[in-house]
Amino acid sequence: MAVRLAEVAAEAGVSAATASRVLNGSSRRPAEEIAERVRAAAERLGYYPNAQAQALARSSASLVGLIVHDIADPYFSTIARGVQERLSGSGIQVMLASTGRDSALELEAVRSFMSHRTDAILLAGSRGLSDDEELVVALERYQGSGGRVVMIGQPLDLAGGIHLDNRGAAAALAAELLAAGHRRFAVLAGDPALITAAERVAGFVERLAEEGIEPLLVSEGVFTRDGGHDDMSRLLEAGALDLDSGQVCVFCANDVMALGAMTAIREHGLAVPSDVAVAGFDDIPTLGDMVPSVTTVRLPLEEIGRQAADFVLSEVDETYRESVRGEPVLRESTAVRS
Amino acid sequence: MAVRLAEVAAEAGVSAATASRVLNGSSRRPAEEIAERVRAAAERLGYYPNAQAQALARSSASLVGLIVHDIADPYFSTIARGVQERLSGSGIQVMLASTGRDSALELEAVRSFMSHRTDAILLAGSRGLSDDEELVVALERYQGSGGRVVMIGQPLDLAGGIHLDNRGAAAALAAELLAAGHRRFAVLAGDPALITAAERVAGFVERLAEEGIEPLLVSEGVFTRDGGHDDMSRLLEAGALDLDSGQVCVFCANDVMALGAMTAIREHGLAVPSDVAVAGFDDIPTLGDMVPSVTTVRLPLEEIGRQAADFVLSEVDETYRESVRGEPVLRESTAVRS
DNA sequence: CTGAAAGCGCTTACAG
DNA sequence: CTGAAAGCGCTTACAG
Repeated sequence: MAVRLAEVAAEAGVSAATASRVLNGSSRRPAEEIAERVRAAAERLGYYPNAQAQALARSSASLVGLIVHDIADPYFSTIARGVQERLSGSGIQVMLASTGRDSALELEAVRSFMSHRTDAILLAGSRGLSDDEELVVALERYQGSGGRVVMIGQPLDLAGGIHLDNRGAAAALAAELLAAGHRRFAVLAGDPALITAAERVAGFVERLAEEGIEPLLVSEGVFTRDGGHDDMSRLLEAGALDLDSGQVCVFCANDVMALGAMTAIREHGLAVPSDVAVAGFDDIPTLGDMVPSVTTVRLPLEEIGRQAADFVLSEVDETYRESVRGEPVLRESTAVRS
Repeated sequence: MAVRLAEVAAEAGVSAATASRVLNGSSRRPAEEIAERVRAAAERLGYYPNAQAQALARSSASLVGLIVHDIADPYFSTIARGVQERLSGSGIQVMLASTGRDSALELEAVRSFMSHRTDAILLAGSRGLSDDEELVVALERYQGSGGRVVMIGQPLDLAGGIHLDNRGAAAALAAELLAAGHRRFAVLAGDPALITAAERVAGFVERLAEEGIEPLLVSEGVFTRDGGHDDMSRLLEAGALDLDSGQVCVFCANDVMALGAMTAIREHGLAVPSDVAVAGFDDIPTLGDMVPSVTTVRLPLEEIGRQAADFVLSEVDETYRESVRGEPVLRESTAVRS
C-alpha cells in the first residue's frame, strides 16, 4: 500500500541499506551527494518509514503506555498533559488506556502494552494494587523482560515512581485550618479502599489529634461529586453536625466531593462558610471561580506527569521514588465565622 | 528478551505455524489436544505476542491515533473518554497526541501516526485547517494508502466525521434567552480565527437578528478562562454595557470564558444575573455546582467520542458526516431581572 | 489437520 | 563509503 524503503532505494539508485542510513539515522553517514538523492526520492515518493518494521528490526518500539482510571477526570487528564508535553519531540509515542477503575480492563491494558513492547508503563490512579495478584505478576514479567514500570501517586513494592505526599499535605491543610481558628471538624472520607482517599483522611485526622482534637465524625462514601453531595445531605438531614453548637469545618477527600457537598449545604438552606466551612483537595481548575472560592490542596499535577515522563527519558534507578508535596490554599469557603 | 512464539512451539512440540494458529486466532483450528498443549506451554513460559511482528505480518496494526489540542481541557478529555470506551475490548489501541494548538506538532503527530500505520486518525479541535497545506497533503497521502481520517467538530473537505452544530445550538440558545425575556445582549466571542468560536457567535447573532435585535457589542479576545475574565473587565471599566439602561445578557463562546467573566463581574461589585446575565457553551462538569448555576449549551461530548470510534469500527463511507446538536440548558445565571 | 517456507519492511553487523 | 544478506517475530498461502 504505502511506499517502502526498497522503492525509495530503487528510485535513488542505491541499496536499501544506504537509503536506511540516510533516512532513519545511523552512525554511518553516506556521502552528501548520495544522501541528497535519497532524500529527494523519499520526498518525491512520499515515503514514511513503517514504525512496526523499525521496531522489529531495532527491538525497540519507542512507545510508552499510560494507564489512568478516567481520562476525563481533571486529575488524570492534567497528568496526561504533563506526560505528553515532556515526551513531545522525543520520538516516543503515548498509548493511552482509560480503565474506569475496572481491574480486568487494567490487566488487559498492561498485557496489550506488553505486547506492543512499550519501553515503559506509567500507572496513575489509586487502588489496593498489591492485592491484584495477576496485575503484579504481569508487571513483574514486564520488568523481567526489560520494561520499566512507573507508578504515579500510588505505591507498589516492585516499582518506583512519583510519590504524592497525600498524608503530609492533608496534615498541612489541617494545620492551616487550625491556625485559622477552626476547632470543630468533620470528614467526608470517600472510599477508604482507595489508598489516596485513605491517606488524605489519615493525614488530616492525625494532625488534628496532635492538637488533641477529634473530628465529630468521619463519613465514608463515594469518591465523586455525587458522593460528596449525598454524604453531606445525609449528615445534614440526620443533624449529625450539631450546627447549633457552632460552625463545623468539613474536609472532603477531593474537590469534586467538596463541590457536591457545598451544593447539598445550600439545598438545606445553610450557608458556606458561615454555617458549614468546606475544604477539598486537588485544586481543580474551576475552583477559584466558585462563590465562595474553595479552600483546597494544590497538587502540581502537570509537573507530576512531566516527572513521570522523565523516568522514561533518563534511565534512573528502577525503584527510585520522587516525592511530590501538595500545598494548602486557603480561600473563602473556610473563613471562620466571627 | 521476551518469550517468542518459536519457544512456545518447541516447548509444546509443534511448529510455529500451529502455535500461531492456536494462540492468535485463525480460521484453521488445530485439534483440541494439541491446542491445549500449546496453551499450557504459552502460559508456562509467559508468552505475549509481539504486536509489532504481528502488525508487520498482518499488514494491520490495530491502532488508532487521536489528536487533540489539549488533553487537559474537559472538552477534549471527555471526547477522549468516549473514544476509549467504545474501543475498549475491540483490540484496538489508542495513540494520543496533545498538540497545544501548535500546527507543527500536529503535523508531526500525523506523520508519526502514519508511520505507525494506524487504521485511522481522529482529529479533534478547531482551526482553519484547510489553510494548513502540509497537513492536508499528509492526510491525503494517508487516505491514499488506506488510512481513515475522522474529523471531530471541524470540517475538512477531504474527510467525514462528526459535525457539531455549533451554529444551530447557539441559535437555539439565543431563542431561549429571547423567550425568557432578554432583549439587550453582548457577546464575548473569543478568537474569531477558531472555527468553533466563530460559528457559535454567528449562530447566536443571526438568531437575534431574526428578532430584529442587534447585540450592543461583540468583543473579540482569547478562548480561555482568562480571556473571558479580561474581556469582561475591560468592558465594565469602559462602561461599554450601559448597565444603567438595564440588565444585559452576555453570551460567552465557551463555559470557561463565562466563568472568568462572572468572576470579573463580581470583582466590579456587580451581581450575576441581576446586573449582568451570563451564558456559556459546552456544559463542563462543575457548572451545575456554581452559584448561581450557569446557563449553557450541553454538548454530548462523550457520545461524540463514541461515534468517532464507530467510524473506525464500522467501515462507513469515507466522507460520511454525522451531525450532532447541542441542547440549551437555562439556569440561574440568566434569570431576567424582575 | 500440521508443517516448511516465504514474506511483512526495516536495520545492522559483516565484507568488500 | 556502500551493498548483500541475515535477522527481528510473527502469519499465511501452499503442500503434504
